[in-house]
Amino acid sequence: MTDLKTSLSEAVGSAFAAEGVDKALARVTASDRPDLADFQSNGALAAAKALKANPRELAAKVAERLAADPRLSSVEVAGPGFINMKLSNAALAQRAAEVAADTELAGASRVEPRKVVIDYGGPNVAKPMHVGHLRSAIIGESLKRLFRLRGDDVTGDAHFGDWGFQMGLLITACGDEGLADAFMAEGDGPFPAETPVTLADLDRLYPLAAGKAKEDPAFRDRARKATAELQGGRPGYRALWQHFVAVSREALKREYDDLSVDFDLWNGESDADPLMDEMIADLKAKGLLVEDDGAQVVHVAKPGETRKKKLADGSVIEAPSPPPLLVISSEGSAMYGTTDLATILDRKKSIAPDLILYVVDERQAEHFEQVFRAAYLAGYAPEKSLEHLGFGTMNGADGKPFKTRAGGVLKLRDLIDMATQSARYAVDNADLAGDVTPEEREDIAHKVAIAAIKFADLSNNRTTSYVFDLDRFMSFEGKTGPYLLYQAVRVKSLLRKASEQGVALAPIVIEEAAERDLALTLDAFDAATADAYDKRSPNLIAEHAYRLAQSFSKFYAACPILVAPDEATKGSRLALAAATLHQLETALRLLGIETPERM
RNA sequence: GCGCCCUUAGCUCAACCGGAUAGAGCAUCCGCCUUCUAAGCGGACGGUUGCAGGUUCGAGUCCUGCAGGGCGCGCCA
Repeated sequence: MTDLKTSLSEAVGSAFAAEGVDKALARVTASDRPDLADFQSNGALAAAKALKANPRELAAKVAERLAADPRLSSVEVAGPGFINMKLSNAALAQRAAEVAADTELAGASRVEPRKVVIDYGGPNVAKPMHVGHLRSAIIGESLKRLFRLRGDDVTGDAHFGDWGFQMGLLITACGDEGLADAFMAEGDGPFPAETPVTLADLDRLYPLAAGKAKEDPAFRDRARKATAELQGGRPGYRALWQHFVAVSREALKREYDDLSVDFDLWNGESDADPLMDEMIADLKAKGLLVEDDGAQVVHVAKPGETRKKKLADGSVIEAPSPPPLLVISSEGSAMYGTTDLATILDRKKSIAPDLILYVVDERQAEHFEQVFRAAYLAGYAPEKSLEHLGFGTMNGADGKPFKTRAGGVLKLRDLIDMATQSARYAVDNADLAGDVTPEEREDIAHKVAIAAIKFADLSNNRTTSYVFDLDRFMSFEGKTGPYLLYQAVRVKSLLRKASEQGVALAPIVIEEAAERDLALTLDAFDAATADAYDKRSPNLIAEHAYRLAQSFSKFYAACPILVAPDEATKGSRLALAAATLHQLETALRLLGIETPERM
């Protein structure tokens, strides 16, 4: 399956080659001036620059060769040497028919399959998710779906935070409250298979313990000791920890479920732990691990890569940049970079991925730079196979990271509830048919809420921060999730009616301006998915989905379908509508958004 | 102090490898429902792309400087 842009690029490329010009320059793009053309090539400008030729003359020669192409209804040279191309209606109709027939990809295309791991989500045991977890989940899920659609073998890994100091805190707090006496005994057990704690216990205990650790050094030291004993393998602690992990994971899965986010792997930091000793020995053997100020580090800066650094005493020195990766602290414990590095080694052994994508907050960019460089130096991953896909924060109206009115962190659960409530209100006030059951109503409200949140997030550029404004996101007008659902639902309703009336699909014929525009938009899905894939930017999919919905809406207003004058026109327009729905739902699915049957 | 990122219409955001007249949505104003979901469609208004230089036939895009904002800077993750 080839989109028009690509096949025209080939045609222009041949014409370029015939004129003795590098055909790689013959890139065709959608026209900047839809009033003049459908597609354009600016290649003559670049080529003329290289050859010191006259761009208009070159463009004219190329245009002359292209004029014979039956797909093109007009080829013109404009401005300093743009080649403007307009497609024939027949060629557009043929391409639209291709997209319509593509039940699998809706007009998108595949790549050579690679093994890809996407590391996203990053939830923690016993810590309820908050809005800070939202972007990683939404963006990561979307990329996972996009990479899968394009043909890659993708593993989504939640990278569960199950191994740090917070585990020691929980164990200690549990013990103090007498909740898990059976697990406190030393020795090999056996220990109860039933969990001694509920989710409610964990929700309550963690903030309690974290607060206590700050005020009470004795408690903190006991928690540290418990952490060390857990990691050292004390059976009772391990058994209790397993219960924490299981209880938390079930709760987190439900929450991710609500967001239509799911993971193939729930590997945690603990899974990298068994590789730690081996990895450290390996780093030592390779001479990468060196002593520095009491700690063991890996130097990752190349010679000459330095930055100025001001020391505490006020003197300024040249320090390596990026700074060394701290592998073992002066106290002898592993750091989070150590875990990340061991996880790369683990993935190499178990999956051998061609690419690992980390969907993590932009603020950790330098950390990942350090880890990646260390991994390359140690040979744990092929050069350039590790990518940190940073993203900006979700901010409040004041432009600062989102907080509740009380100033606290907003729980993800509460955010979803807020949005669902707002959607419920809108659905209740909509003019829905009377036979909608309360269950369907609730399902619609939920889908609308998730669409609103996700589309708002994914329509923003991944790397920048954005302002969270629920009222704006929930609006059914404009560039929002609910608007897109509305458009999809409108087509579904139309298709139902057509089926009732026995209207049959017919070959696609392109006549009207709105039909041309819709066909061109359907064609552009391939480029949108390819660009989104190359740049790891779901907002390009969001952009396309919106453009498609708009194109359809114009078509819907301008070209009556069920009341068209003849059966051939009805069938053609119906086929365009069906193709639109399929592509729109495909695009929305790539964003992790599901459409209801009606709303 | 050093480094990275950002600054585009009143507001929220786009802009494909440097190309034509910088695009959407919201808000404001004007039209369009006896016809397939008007949660829609059409139109109008709105810009010295933070500022000053430079490279180029051509700069929102590349380079330098400045201003304003955000983030990061070894023993937390």
